[in-house]
Amino acid sequence: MNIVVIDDDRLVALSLKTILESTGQINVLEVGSSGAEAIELFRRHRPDVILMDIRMEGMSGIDAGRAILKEFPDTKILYLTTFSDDEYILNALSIGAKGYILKQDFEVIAPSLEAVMRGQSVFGDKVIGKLPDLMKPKESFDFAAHGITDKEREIIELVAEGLSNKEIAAKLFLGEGTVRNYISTLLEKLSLRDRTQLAVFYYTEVKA
Amino acid sequence: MNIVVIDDDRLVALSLKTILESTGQINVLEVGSSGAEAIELFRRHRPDVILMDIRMEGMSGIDAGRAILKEFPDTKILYLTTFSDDEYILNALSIGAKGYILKQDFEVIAPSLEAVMRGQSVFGDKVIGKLPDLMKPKESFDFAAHGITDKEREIIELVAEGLSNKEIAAKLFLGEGTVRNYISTLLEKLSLRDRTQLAVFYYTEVKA
DNA sequence: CTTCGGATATGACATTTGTCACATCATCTT
DNA sequence: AAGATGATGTGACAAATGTCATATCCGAAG
Repeated sequence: MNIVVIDDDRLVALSLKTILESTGQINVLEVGSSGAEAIELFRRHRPDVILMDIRMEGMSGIDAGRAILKEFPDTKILYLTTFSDDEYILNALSIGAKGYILKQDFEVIAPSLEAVMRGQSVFGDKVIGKLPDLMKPKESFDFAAHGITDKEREIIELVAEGLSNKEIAAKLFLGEGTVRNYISTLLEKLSLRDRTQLAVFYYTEVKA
Repeated sequence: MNIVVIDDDRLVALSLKTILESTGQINVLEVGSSGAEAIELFRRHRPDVILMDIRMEGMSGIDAGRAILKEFPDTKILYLTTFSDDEYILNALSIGAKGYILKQDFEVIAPSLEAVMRGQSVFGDKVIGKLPDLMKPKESFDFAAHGITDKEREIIELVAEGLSNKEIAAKLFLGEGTVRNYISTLLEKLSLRDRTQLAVFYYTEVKA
C-alpha cells in the first residue's frame, strides 16, 4: 500500500512514516507538511491513500482534500486529528473523506489504513459519538426574544419562499397593504432594509 | 428500563415487545403504531427510551421525534428502520436521535437500548458506512448549463447577501442600470420573477 | 367600564425594482 | 473588412415595494 503522509508538524509526519513502515505493509512515498504540499505530492505520486492532518498552517486539510477530490474524485483520504477539532468532523464527512481518526489512538492508524484500502470507512467511536450533537440544528432564531409575533413569523416564511405581497395577502386572506405593514414592522424589528434581506435572514439565521 | 415501542406494523411492535421483555431488563410500557400515538404515549408514560420505526403512515418517525424532543429535549430516541431508508439517517442525526439501527439486526436491539440508557449513541456499522456518501454535497447548481456567466454569478451572490442594485453597482464599479440589466437577464434565464426569488434560489439550489 | 395592544385596513407617497429599447466599445470570427 | 458577441451604459416607464399616518375592531388587562 502506497501512501502519503501530511502533517503540519514535520516531526509527527516522520514519526508516522517510521511507525507505519515498520508494519511492512505500508510504504510511505513521501511526507509533506502543508495543504499545498498535499496536492502537489498527490499529483506526483498518486498514492493509494492520503493520511493527513486537518489543522494546519495555511490551507486546512479539508481545503486540500476538497481540491484533491475535485481533481481525482475517488481519492481515499484518511484524516488524522486532535480530539478538539470537532468542527471539522462534519466537513470531513461532507467532502467525502474515508475516515477520521484521532491521533491519540495511534495503534489504530495502521489497521484503519488497511480498512480504507479495502473500501471501508473508518470513523472512530468517539467521533461517531459526537455526530448527533454536531448535527443538531443550532438554536433556531428566537423570534419571541425579538418580539416577533406568530403572524409575522408566518409572513417571513412566505417572503422566504419568494412570494410577492399580493400573493402573501391572497394566501393569508389579508389586504395587500396589511402585508406591507407586517413587512415594515418586521424589517424594523430585525434592522433590515427590504424583503430580500428578510429572505436572506431567514436562510442564514433561522433555517441555517 | 421503561420504554415505549412504536411501529406502523402492529404485529412487529408486539413482537418487539415480546422479544425485549424476555430479556427481563426491559419493560415495554405500551406499544403504538403512529407518530401521533408516539407523542401521546410519551406524554402519558415518560418512558426512558422510545424505540420507534421511521417510516410510518401519516406522521413520520422523524416528525414525531422532533415534536417530542421539542417538548422534552433530553428524550432518548432510538430509531429502528429498514435498510432502504437512507434518506432518514441524516434527519435522525440532525434531530438528535440517540441511535439508528436496522431491523435486520434484531439481536442488537436490546443491547442498543442498554447502551442508549447508559448515554451512548448507537449507530450501526452499515449506517455509519453510508454517512460519507449522504453528506456529500449534492451537485451544486450547474451555472454553465444554464448559460450563466461569471459576472452574473457574481451578481447572484451579492443579491443573496441582500445588497441593493446601487450597492452592487458600487461594489463592482458598474452603473446601476447595468446591474439591473444583469438581474433582468438572470431572472429570465432562471425563470424567476424578482431579486428575492433570486436570493431564495441561491440558498435553496446553489448553496443548499 | 375603560384602556391598551394586536390584527386588520386604507390612502398617499417616495423609492426601488424590473423591463425595454437602444447605444457604445472591444474582441473574436469568418 | 464585416459581422457577431459580450460587457457596459442610458433613459423612460410601469409595477412592486416600503413608509407613514390614521382608523376600526376586538379581546385581554386593569
